[in-house]
Formats: sequence, structure tokens, C-alpha cells
Amino acid sequence: MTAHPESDTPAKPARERSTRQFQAVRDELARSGDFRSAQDIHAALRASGATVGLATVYRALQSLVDSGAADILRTAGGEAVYRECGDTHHHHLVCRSCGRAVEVQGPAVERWADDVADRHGFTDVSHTVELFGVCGQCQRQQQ
Amino acid sequence: MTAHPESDTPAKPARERSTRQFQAVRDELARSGDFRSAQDIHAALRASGATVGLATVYRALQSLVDSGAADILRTAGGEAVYRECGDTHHHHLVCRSCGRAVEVQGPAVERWADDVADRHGFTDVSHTVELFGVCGQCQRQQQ
DNA sequence: GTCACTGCAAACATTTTGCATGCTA
DNA sequence: TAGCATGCAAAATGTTTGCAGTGAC
Repeated sequence: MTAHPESDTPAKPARERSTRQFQAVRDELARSGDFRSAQDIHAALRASGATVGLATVYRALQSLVDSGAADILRTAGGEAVYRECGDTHHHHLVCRSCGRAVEVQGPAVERWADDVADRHGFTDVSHTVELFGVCGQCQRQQQ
Repeated sequence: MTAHPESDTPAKPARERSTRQFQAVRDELARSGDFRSAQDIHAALRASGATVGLATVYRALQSLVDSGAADILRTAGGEAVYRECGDTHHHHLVCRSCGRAVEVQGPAVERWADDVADRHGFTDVSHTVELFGVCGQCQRQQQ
């Protein structure tokens, strides 16, 4: 649990050659716009005919996160999920049963987060807000 | 990522015997009041002379989470961390640098979450809200 | 032609599970 | 005494890394 401050600015080339595989990962992530696990992306690419190694997917995603082009988040199951980090910041309402995700905007939450952080003297604040529930359709099926 | 609906209400005994090991885990968790990883707790118990297996620590923590006595959270590193959870539902503002966590209450967020879920026809809603930032102390050290 | 990127597989870390034994009620 | 909880070790899962080969520039 010891997060280290980035004391150095390593001369990290951060990807200098653009390759088919890297593009494929980036595209796949952008296509859905939703949170996707590395394994998921890897499977999708394989299914669509692209030949990409799992390690490469991880490396590409890592690279995207490093460069700020993607967001990373951990699911309750311990999987890392990635999302293209566009300009619009939003959250998700995910159905526990069918997995469908609804995109939600929460100006109220944004404001609250900033306010709380400020009050405690924290800066450079980011936040994670995810809602889980059962959607109407699944409720009916379960009843 | 396919969450299955709990079609049954398994007669989960949820711990019927109180044992020294279980108490030890609960106590250790309560002692610090902060987020602790299973491995961390295991090491601490071993260090203090208690003989507790790692699997037992995991089982005890799982049990505490199931019964609502503990909160579980994933670190950026993918480790699961646990914290004693009182009756009050609250969130955390965690320092990215030193790991210190501040407990925050967010009635505004609770209301917003319920509202959003309701508007989309979702029921049985839970939510995850975590704030990350750099605390004042760490800011000064880094400058 | 060089060297970064890729792919495979092995290594790793964390968490879960199977099974024989111990201990609580 | 009966049966849940424990402990060990093996398995499972998700992710990272080493290294030789390939392809972009």
C-alpha cells in the first residue's frame, strides 16, 4: 500500500513506433467507450481476426494509462478494467444481473468530490464513482 | 463480467462457532481502524505470536464482508484491502502518496445515487465512491 | 540495418479450494 | 461426540517479465 511519489521523470519513450497491434487495442477500447478488461479486449481482438498477444494488450493498455489516454479501475473481482479517457468525465450505472451499463453524468458528485477534497486539504483529486443495481428488465425476469 | 442473479438464498450459516483465530482477525482489523490487506493482517498476527493460516485470514475477512462487518476495497495495485465497517455508510478520501485515508460522509452522494438509479429504473442499488488525491503533508514534502 | 515492439511461455502475486485434522459447543 | 473451522498445500486467476524473432522507420 505504499504509493511512491514519482521522484523522477524517467526518460520513458512511451511508445515511439506505431504498430498495428497497438492501434488495434486503442481502437477496440475506443469502440465500446465502456470499461473493458484486458482479457476481454484480447478475446475481442482475437475474435475479430487480429493476431495480438495477451502480453501486448497489457502493455498497450499500460502505455495508454501512462500517457493519460486511458483510465484504469479495479472491479470488485480484482480485474483491472480500462476505459478510453475522453474529454467527458462520467460514471456508470451497471446492472448486477445482465451487466448492461448506463452512462450517467453527475455534476453534483463532481462538486461534492472537489468540495470534500478541498476541505481536507487534498489536491490533485480524482474520484471513482460506480453504481450497481438491477435493471428493470432483469427485475421482471427474476420475479 | 457476467454477474449471475442469486436465484437462491443459500442457507449460509455465516460462521457459527467463535474461534480464537476469527477473533484475532477481527481484533487486528479493529485495532488499526485503517485499510489493511489480508497479507498484512496475516503477517501482523504471525508477528504477534498468533498462529493463524493465511487461508483462514481470507476466510474470516470474507465472512466479515458478507455479514457487513467489514468493507472491502481494491487498491490500484490490485490488492484487496479490508476495513472494519461500522453501521454508518461512508466513503474514503485516500492519499495517493502516503496511503492515509480520511473517512467522509456524503449525504449528497447518497441522494444523487438513489435518484439516478431510480430515474433509470434500477433497484437494489449500491454504490462505490472513492476519492484519491495528495494530502497536504505529502504536497509539502514533494515540493 | 537498427532497435523498438511483439509473442510465447514462464514467472509472479494474490486469492480460492480440497481435504484431513482439531476444537468448540 | 458431531460438525464447523483450521491449516497446509495445490490450484486458479490475473498480470508481468525474459528473451528471441519480426517489422517499422
